[in-house]
Amino acid sequence: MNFRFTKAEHLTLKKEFEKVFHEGKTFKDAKIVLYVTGNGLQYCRLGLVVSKKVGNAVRRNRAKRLLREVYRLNKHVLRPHVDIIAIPRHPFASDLKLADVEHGFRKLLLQINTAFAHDVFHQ
RNA sequence: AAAGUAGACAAGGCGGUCGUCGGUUCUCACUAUUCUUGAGAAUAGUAAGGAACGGGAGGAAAGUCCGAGCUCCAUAGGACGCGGUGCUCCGUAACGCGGAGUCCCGGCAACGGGAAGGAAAGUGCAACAGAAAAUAUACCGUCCCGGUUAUUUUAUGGGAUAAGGGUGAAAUGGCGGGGUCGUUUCCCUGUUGAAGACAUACAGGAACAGGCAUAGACUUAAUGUAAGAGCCCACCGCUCCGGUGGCGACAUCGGAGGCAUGGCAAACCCCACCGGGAGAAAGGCUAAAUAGGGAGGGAUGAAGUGGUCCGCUUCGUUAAUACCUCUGGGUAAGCCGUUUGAUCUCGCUGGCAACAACGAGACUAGAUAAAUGAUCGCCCAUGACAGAACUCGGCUUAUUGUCUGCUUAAAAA
RNA sequence: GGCCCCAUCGUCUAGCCUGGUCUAGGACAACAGAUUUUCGAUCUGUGAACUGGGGUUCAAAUCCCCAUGGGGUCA
Repeated sequence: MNFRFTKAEHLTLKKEFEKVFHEGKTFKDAKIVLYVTGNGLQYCRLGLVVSKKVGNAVRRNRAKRLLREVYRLNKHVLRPHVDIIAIPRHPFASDLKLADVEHGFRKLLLQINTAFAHDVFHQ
């Protein structure tokens, strides 16, 4: 199983971010919000947006690292090829462990699978 | 021991697994060139990928408060304006920083703090209270005189006086001593000084009323009136002069002056020194994109230039389908800048020190939607504040722990 | 990342440049009372603030320094 997370799997351009925000569907739980849209590529991509309300630079870095790690370890669950933007919600405690985030994130990924089942059929 | 004070150091460690960003080497793929009959080999380059090796946040990376490098605009030039700094000497590329000192303030002390030039160039300000707030002032008080009255006192008129009073943040140097060892009356004797009148001090004798000092400002002489309290002495401050020590800030000693020059300059200001502007989203190159759209301009021109003027540079020269500027729209991707530098470590020399010179060695993050993470085990015992974004030197702020030096008056034990 | 600005009652603001009875003024809102059968409107009254620390000064909301919080801007 591939646990790598290469450069190509990052969302980078401003255009791509705007497209996901505009056209994407949202999936939420208490800690995270995901914007998701199909991308027409052979793989999935992840972008991160962290508000200043989350905390200082150290806390924001910590939040990004946790989300990146969670995605890396669980992206094999995803079957459709989509672009995802993950946004940690405001009270995102800095002492969260990976396992605390992972459970909710997995659930959201399964929701995405059902929502985009049509696309998978086409691929 | 406790309290205080100054400084130094560290910033969890080791191992396993999965991952991330640069670097070096190898590999794979492709392209070009050369060799070769061909297969193939060698060299060079490159998008994405793989493997190995080695590296990957801080003492504050923070705030952006100062100072510089670097880039563009003149090689950053002149005048005015504006802003900053402000004890002395030294250090530094530079600084508003640092070191060593001076003076003042705080503290028992160790030690800490100080934007610490000029108020006898000018302008301005000081609420309330107070007689008066800056050319000092006469409210109370004190003294003298006039006048009234038989006389005295009070009241009243004139003059003198800053020793005393109350107000205030501040009242025109400060604080003491003597003259005068509580006051008054009166006389005698002796000594002392003196030309004398007489005065003072001391000693002895006589009388009086008041008081127990947190008191007391007047005294002396006199017919008239006049004199002194700044009269004498000492100390501190101040001003001036001179000597000595120190590169200097300043210190110290001596003399003269009776005190002139109150405070605020983080009020304007004056003096001295410093400062051109913009900032890596600087700036350069390549690619991509669009309608050459609208408005304006012309040698007394436009722009660069963001304080103003001069100067400088670039463009442009007789007339518009060109050029320049502004505005609107469009593109918004990549590379360089970008990590070797006033660098770091060690040694030695000079210097009280900050620091500098010399020698040897080291290469120590370089991302760009943005890299250090996750998880497991063990140990110390539970790890605070906190994340590089062109680069340095400082300052300031946040904050955990360990160690070392120094100080401790009074009170208590 | 750079550059710049702001902070006064619950809200919007005046005062700051030129320091003093500032015990900080005004409007809206709040509360209480009056009026009204009641509400509203009106009238009267009350409470409520200088972002924090340090400095200069006799005296600081005001002048200076440091911090905290908030906001704007750029290619």
